[in-house]
Amino acid sequence: MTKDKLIQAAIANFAEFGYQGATMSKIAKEVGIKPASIYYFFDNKEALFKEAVKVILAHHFSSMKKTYHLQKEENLHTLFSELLRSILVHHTTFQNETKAYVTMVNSPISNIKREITAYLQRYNQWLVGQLMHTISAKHPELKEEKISSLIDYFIFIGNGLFWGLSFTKKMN
Amino acid sequence: MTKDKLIQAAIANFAEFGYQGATMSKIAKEVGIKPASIYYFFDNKEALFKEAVKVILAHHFSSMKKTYHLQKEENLHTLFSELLRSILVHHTTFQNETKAYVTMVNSPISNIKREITAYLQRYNQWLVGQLMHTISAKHPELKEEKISSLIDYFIFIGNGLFWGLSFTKKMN
Amino acid sequence: MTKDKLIQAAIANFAEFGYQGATMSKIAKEVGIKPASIYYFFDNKEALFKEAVKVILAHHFSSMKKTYHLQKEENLHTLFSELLRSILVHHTTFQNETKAYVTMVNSPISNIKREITAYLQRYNQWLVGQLMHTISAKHPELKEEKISSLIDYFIFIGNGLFWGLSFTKKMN
Amino acid sequence: MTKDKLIQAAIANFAEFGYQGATMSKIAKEVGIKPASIYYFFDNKEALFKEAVKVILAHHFSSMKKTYHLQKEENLHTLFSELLRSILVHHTTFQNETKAYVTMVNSPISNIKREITAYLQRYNQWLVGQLMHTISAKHPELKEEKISSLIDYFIFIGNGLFWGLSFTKKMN
DNA sequence: GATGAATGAGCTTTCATTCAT
DNA sequence: TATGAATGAAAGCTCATTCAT
Repeated sequence: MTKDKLIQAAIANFAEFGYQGATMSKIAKEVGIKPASIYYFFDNKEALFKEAVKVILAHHFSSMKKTYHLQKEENLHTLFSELLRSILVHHTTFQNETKAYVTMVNSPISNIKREITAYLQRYNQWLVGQLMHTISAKHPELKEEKISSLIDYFIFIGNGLFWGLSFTKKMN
Repeated sequence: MTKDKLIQAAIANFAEFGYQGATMSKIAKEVGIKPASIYYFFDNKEALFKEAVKVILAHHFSSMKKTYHLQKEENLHTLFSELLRSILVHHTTFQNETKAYVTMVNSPISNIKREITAYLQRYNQWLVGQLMHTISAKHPELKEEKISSLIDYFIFIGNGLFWGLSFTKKMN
Repeated sequence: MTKDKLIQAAIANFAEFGYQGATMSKIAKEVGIKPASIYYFFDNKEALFKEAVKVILAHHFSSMKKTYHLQKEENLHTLFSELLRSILVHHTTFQNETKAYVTMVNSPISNIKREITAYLQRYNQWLVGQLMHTISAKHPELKEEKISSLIDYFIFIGNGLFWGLSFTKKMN
Repeated sequence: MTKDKLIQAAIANFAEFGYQGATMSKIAKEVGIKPASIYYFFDNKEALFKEAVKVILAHHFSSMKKTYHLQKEENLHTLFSELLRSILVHHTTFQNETKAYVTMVNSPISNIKREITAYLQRYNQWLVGQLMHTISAKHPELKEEKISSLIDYFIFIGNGLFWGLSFTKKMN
C-alpha cells in the first residue's frame, strides 16, 4: 500500500536527514509518486511524521516485550544477557528506526518530542516493573533495595549499549 | 568579540534546532547583528558550524582531561566514581554543547559527522589508554584481559549515564 | 437533484469566498459528494459558476418583474416606494445570491463579468422602459424630460439602497 | 521607494484580481523585483494588503474631508451637488483604489473586512455629523427631524452614485 | 453516478548568500 | 565592520483536473 510505503520512506529519510532535512520531494521520489500525492494520505509533513513515530515506537515495544517473555523462564544471568542481546539485535536490525527515533528526540515539533520522551519513560517503567517482579520471584532472599540497584545497573548497561551502538559504531 | 559570540550563538541554536533548523537570522539576532554581517567572519553556514564543533570538542576534551588528572592519585573505586561524576557534571553544566553535539552526530554535513565520530574514537582510545596505564600501575596483579573487561564495563556505564542524562531527563 | 444542490452550494461558496476562494472541495463537501464527482455534472469550475450566475440573474429578474406587475395599478408614490421595498426584500431574503453577484462583478473570468454587466444594463433599460411607459400613461401632463429625470432619481435611490444594504449593514 | 511601489502594485492587483487572485509574483513583477524580495518589506501577503487598505482608506478620507471644507461656505444646494461631484471625481480618478476597496469588503481576511466596515461606519457618522452641523447653522428654521431626513436622502444618492459608478459603467 | 488515487501548475514563504555602500 | 536590498533555489502546500474502476 502506498500509505505504508510512505511511512517507511519517511522513517528512512528522517533517520538520514532529520526532520527539517527530510523533504516531501525526497520521500515521494523514494515511493515513486509525486510530492503532491502525499497529501492525499497525510494532512501535512507533521502528520506523516507523527504516524512514523507511532510505528517506530510500537515496533520497538512489541520487539522488547517479545524477548522479555521468551526469556522469563531462564536464570537471572541468562535473562539479563539475553535482554541486552535482544536490544542489540533490534537496534542493529532496524537501524533506520533507531536513528529516526534518536533524531526525533530533538525534533522541533514539541508534540513529537513529548510523545517520545513519554514513551521512553513508560517503557522504562514497564521494564523496571517486569524485572522487579521476575527477580523478586526468583530470589526471594534479595532485599528490594538490592534488586532496585541491580536493575539500575542493568538499565545503565542497556543505555550504554544503545548509545555505543548508535554512535561509536557504523550507524552512519 | 563578535566572532566568539557568534560561535556561542551557533552552538545554542544548533543545540535547540539542529543544523537545518538553526538559521543565520536567528543566530545573528541573538548576537545583535544582521545576517549579512556573519559573512564577514565566516565564509558560510558550514564554516561557522565547523568552528562551533571544534570549540565544543576541545572543551569536552579539556574538561575530561582535567578531571582525569585530578583523580589519578586516588584508589580505583574513587577514580571510577569521580570520573562518572565529572561526566555528569560536564554534561549538566554545558547542556547546550552536549545537545549540539548529539545533534551534530546526525549532521547532514558529512565532514562534521566524520570529524565527530573520529573525535569520539580518539577520545575513547585516549580514555582506554589512560585507564589501562593507571590501573595496571596500581594493580600489577590483574591480568590485562581482566583490566580490559573492567574498562569496557566502565565505558558502558559512562555511556549509559550520558544517554540517560541526555534523554530520559530534563534535557529539553 | 445533485446538480441543483451543486449550484446552490456554488452560489453560497462564491458569495462567501469569491471565485478564487471557493474551491471544488468545499462545494463538494457541502453537497456530500467528492470533488471528482462534480465533473460528472459540470465540465469545470468555470462552467459551474456560469450556471450559478444564470440562476441568480434569472431569479433576480423574475423577482423584480413580479413586483412591478403587482404594483402597476397604484399611484406613482406607492409604485415607487413599493418597488424600493421589493428591492430591499429581495436582497435581504436572498443575501447569498446578492453577495455572490456583487463578488461576481469583479470576477476574474471576463465572460462572467461581461454577462453580468450586460444583464445589469438590460435590467436597467427594462426598468426605465417600464417606468417611462407607466408614468407617461398616468401623467400625460409631464414632459418626457421631467419623467426621465424622475426615473434617474429613482434609480439612484434604488442603487443607494442596494449599496447600503450590501455593505453598511449586516451582510457579512 | 520600493515599499511604496509595492503598495501601489498591491492595490492595482487586488483591484483587478481580488485578494486570492492577486499573487506575490504578479505584484513583484509589476515593481520589477523578484517575489522573494517582497518579504524584505512585508512579513507576508496579509501584511502587505493590510497596509494597502490603510493607504486607500486614509486617502479616501482626506479626499472627502478636503472637499467638505472647501464647500462649507456655499449654500445648501451647492454644497450637496459639489459633494456628490467630488465623490464622483475621487472614485473616477482613483478607480484602482475604489475597486480594491469594493473587493476588500468581501476579503477572506476577517480583520480587513472588519476594518473596512468599521471605516465605512465611522465615515458615515462623520459625514452625518458634519452635515447636521452645517445645515442646522444655515437653516435654523428646519426641525432636526427634517434635516435628518434630508441627510438620509443625500446619503442614498451618494451611495447610488457610487454604486452606479462602480458597476454600471466602465470600471472594468 | 461516484470515487480513490494521482498529478501539474502554481502558490506563499524561507533561507543562505551576495554585493554595493 | 556592518547592513539594506535583493535573489535563486527550494521548501510545504493547495487545487482543479483526470482517469480507471
